[in-house]
Amino acid sequence: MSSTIPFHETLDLTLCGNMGRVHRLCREAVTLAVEPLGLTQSRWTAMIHLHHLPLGATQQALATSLGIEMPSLTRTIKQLEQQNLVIRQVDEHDKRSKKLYFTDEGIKLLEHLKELTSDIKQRLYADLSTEQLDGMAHSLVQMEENARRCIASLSGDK
Amino acid sequence: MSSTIPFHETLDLTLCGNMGRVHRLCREAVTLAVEPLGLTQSRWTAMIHLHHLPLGATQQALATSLGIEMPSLTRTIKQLEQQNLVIRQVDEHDKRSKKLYFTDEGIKLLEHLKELTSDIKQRLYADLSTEQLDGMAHSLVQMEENARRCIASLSGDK
DNA sequence: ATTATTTACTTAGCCTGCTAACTAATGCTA
DNA sequence: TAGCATTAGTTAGCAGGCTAAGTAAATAAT
Repeated sequence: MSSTIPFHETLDLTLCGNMGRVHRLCREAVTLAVEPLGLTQSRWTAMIHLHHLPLGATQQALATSLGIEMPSLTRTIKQLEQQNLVIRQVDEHDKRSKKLYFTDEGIKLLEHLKELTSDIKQRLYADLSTEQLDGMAHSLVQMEENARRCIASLSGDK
Repeated sequence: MSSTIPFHETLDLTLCGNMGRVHRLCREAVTLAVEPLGLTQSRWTAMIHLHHLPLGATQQALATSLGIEMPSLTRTIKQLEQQNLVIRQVDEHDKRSKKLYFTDEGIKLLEHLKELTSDIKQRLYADLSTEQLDGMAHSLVQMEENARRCIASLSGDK
């Protein structure tokens, strides 16, 4: 079985493309599952990550948790605020930053969100052992480190 | 070591987000490495995949190889054609489809491309064993199948 | 043989990542 | 204290996925 995908092929950058495709498919599956809530991919992702952070997290903290840049998050937060799911509140101790809080409506939606995603999570990881998932998680961490090193050395910040 | 990332966390859809991030970082690294050629990510990816297909592959065949939809590819092909790297030629046996060929210039660029990517491939996969990479490739295949099944059942095409 | 369905491709436009360039607040340094 | 560098957030606009809808050619069905 492990010879059906030869090593040299993963070396030819197709592994990278596969990750992108699987990522798109997984997030589409989840987005379909939570469709009744009227959330796009970036919005449900932000809701879940914010839920995992301590109360009153800043946008910067959320962006770091999501692994995206600030401008990408700014747009999503604005949409969530317009949907009345979160609010932005200037931090009195550091007036540059804004703390994020769920509205009551946001908290309610989050409950729905958790219900609707619990099924799909099982199904996305079906037939994958704990070892496989752990292995994948660790390989991803290693690859991320490798990629960041490459980018750093190639973009002149030596 | 394998307990630093708890299983329940990978189950909370962060694994999915991690794939997306690693994918973006890897392709950025490669794009930086091939910068002298003036190619964006979608363009060098298409060049490499087309190179792996039999001569005169159709756009549909290339889209399937890339794992993207036709409209996404159409844009990229148009750009490659404008850069005079590939040409589109209507198939006389099936006038709906167009066959793709490299121009002489395209073939020359492809050689450069292969040179420039050989280094970075090693570095992206550094410190990852053959077993890890194979394991990852197989996990991805499984997850892709799972995701497609989810999408099919959720979007009404039973 | 005519009509209906499928297929390859295109166009238009959405979603969400990104960088570059800006403002305002903070913190460091001379 | 004045001035400079850094940091949080924003805006503008690009890149590359996507779906929806349209055209033309090929195939299936009646």
